[in-house]
Amino acid sequence: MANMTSTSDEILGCARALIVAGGYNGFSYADISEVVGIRKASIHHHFPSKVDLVRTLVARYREEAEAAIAQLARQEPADQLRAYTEYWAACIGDGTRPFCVCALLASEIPVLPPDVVLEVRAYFRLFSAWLTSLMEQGAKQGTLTLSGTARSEAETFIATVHGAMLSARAYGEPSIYAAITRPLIERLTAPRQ
Amino acid sequence: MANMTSTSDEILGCARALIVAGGYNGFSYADISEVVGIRKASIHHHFPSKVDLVRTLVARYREEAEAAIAQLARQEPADQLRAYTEYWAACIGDGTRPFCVCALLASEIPVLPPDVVLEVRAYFRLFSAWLTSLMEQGAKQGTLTLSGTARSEAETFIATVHGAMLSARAYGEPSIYAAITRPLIERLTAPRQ
DNA sequence: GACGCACTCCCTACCAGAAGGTAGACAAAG
DNA sequence: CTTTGTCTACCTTCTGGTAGGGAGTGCGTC
Repeated sequence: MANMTSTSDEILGCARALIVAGGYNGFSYADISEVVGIRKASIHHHFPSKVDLVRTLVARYREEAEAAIAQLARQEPADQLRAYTEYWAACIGDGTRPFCVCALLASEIPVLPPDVVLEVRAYFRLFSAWLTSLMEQGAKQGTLTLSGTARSEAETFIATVHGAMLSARAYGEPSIYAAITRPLIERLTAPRQ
Repeated sequence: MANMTSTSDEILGCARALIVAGGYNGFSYADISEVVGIRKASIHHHFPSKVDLVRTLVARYREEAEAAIAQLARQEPADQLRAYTEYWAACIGDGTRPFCVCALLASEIPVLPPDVVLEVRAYFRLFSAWLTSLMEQGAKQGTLTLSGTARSEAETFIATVHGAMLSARAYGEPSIYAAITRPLIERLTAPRQ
């Protein structure tokens, strides 16, 4: 019955929420210390430097994404795309983690520690590869209608989803996210005229 | 033959570049001071607080955008869309200001001073209104082919462009921006089947 | 079972530097 | 003789990070 999450998990979870709110330079060890109820120095015990913390966080984030992708593998490509956009619709709708950690960090790449940049890049490559293969599958099956190459359609998909998150935040209106992603899916699943 | 730009303009220009690189919390008065060749305290003379500086910067940025939009008003809707995406293609391609200031700031909204948030929101509303009216015009003329409402198509357009900027930065490949925005324009300008 | 020993985790106390910002002096310009 | 723009000097708070101590835990050895 003890607390199931270890302290280091709590730190990571807290840092994740703080990054989602304001990026790499938008939080400090002191912020985490307040939320987790632990002293600053104790955080350094788990993650010697801020770079260690964020690198670990992004690496784990990517692993979770990989696991989620694997979980979806048995569904139809169109359903996988829907599952992905609906996952974020839920996150944005209820206010828990209303932004992708890696999308936010990517926007700050020029001032990010190189180690963190590497992890963020790996996340983008992962999604690019996954979506490209989905597009290829869907096109072969005839369940997805592509306008260009699978790769190009995949990149457009990622970009639109990230842009939709940004617009939802910019307007302060979560509904704008679905208003952008729904037509995106419809366009891909519409039968060819 | 004196330096045409006033010091305060230089400060604004420098701050803009720094925000584009790393967001609101990614730069300091000391950074500006180094680039402009002036002491920190002198910057405070022009902009008493960081909020003043960034609020002014974003307000001016929006005014410039408004002027640019007005300049384009006589062209065809499709050409205006092209002009907009190509402007950013050039900025991203040559490395000068490879990101929209307001797109970057929007991602940090939860930790931004409220005054700045107001300005950023105004920028997004400006573009939303402009693009919506372009979509309406184009649809009426038959020069643009919309899949949904003009508003929905406009929001998709903004989101995709911002997402394309993000992906270009994430991959470290400027070309990805054009790879995403070119099909976006083609889809809108294609004749209805 | 008692001892010593390493290990984990958290603590207090501290540090140097950077953050945003202020006070007041000085010089040039109108 | 005020206004404008810059300076030096300084302040407070926050920043990421370090040193070292102490409590608890597990483990092999006598």
